[in-house]
Amino acid sequence: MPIKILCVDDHALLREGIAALIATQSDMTLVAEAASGRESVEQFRLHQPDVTLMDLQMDGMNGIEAMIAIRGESPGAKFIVLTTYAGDVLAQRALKAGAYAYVLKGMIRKDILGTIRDVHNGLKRIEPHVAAELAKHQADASLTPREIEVLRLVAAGNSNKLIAARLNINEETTKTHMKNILAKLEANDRTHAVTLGLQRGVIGV
Amino acid sequence: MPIKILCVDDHALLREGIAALIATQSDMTLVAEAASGRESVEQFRLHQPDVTLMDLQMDGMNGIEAMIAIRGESPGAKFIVLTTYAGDVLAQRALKAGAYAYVLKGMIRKDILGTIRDVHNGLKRIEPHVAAELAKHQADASLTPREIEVLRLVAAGNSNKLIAARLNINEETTKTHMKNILAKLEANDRTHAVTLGLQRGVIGV
DNA sequence: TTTTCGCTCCCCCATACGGGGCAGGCGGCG
DNA sequence: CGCCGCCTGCCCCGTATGGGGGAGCGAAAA
Repeated sequence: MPIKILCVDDHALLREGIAALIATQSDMTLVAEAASGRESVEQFRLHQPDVTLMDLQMDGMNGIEAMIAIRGESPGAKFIVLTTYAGDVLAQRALKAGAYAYVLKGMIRKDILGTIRDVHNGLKRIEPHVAAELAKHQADASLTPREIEVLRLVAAGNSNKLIAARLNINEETTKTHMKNILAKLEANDRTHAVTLGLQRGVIGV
Repeated sequence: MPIKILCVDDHALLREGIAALIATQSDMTLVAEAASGRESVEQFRLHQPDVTLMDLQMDGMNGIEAMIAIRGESPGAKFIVLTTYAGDVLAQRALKAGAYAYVLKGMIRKDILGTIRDVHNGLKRIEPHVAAELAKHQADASLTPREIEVLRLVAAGNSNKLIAARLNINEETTKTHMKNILAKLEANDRTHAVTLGLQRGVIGV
């Protein structure tokens, strides 16, 4: 029985690439596609695929939320996360959300097909690339929820005073959060903190 | 004689999608692929394709630079820009660099095939989506080369003083550039300027 | 040629920022 | 129970930031 695969990505072209690739393999079959997190939940329910290829960057419900939703219904679901960047925090969150593998879109065909088979057999596969990134920034990634909230407001161009007002806290408290953020990310200033946060997936674009 | 096509994208999977798509069409043939701007210049020289599908976001030489380099050698080259976002500034620069069309990766197969044929016939095709974005931010996008350079250094977490040192100019000059940047982008502060610059494709990630 | 534009530099000055240190309250966890 | 992490608040203080002007100079466009 061939491996039933669901492919989730908002790029139609990329889905066609996957489809073409899988069509050449006799031991796999693409049972459905989805262009969004929400769609993926429905399609999973309908087709119960063995392996789900899941993009992380999508509008609306993103890949991680979709994975969590699907695993809520089907705890045995196996995911391969498909993404452009090796963003550390996203990778960590994805793995935590139940991803069996984390592959970059630049990977070539045989890697991906091999990964699909491995995952179907219950193996986990992490790109050395990604693993290295994960190891590199382990300590720093631990921004607290409040700090992330502050960083997001900083990115939007708010001053400490405005952030304090928005969060109903004292400006001094905001400054304390900022100090901690700068220290944790090893950033030179608030601007640097934002770019690092973006690169590492701490905050979204 | 089929339309000779070159596909340039750093995502192998997406290239396979294009390849699969084109393989189904009798009036087109994919003569080469490239995963970087530099490669694309070589491949173009070798194969002299009729139409080149060019991604904008690539490491090293980006799509726009590659297009300029190729048109330097082959002024008649026809490009279809292939991208994820409808980032205004990038779109403008791409069109200026000689793009005949600007299509989003989420587009479906028949649109892309139709666009390839149109471009091959010398027509230009701009997504309404993209055209709208272009019209929206026309005035603001005009950061000068120097200002872009400054903004990039700001994004990296440099202070005005350090930027001045790096660019061998006076700190006061850097401050003048900053003032102009903030005014043009209508940003609250340097951090906001960076996020806006990223969103609009003025500076890269 | 005149004008415009980009790059350069300078002044003043109010305020925001960031580093340092300190501390109370609160919830979870060993 | 006691410790620790998170959120909260506060002080001092040096420096960076950004807003407001003005101005020269060379190149490119009108």
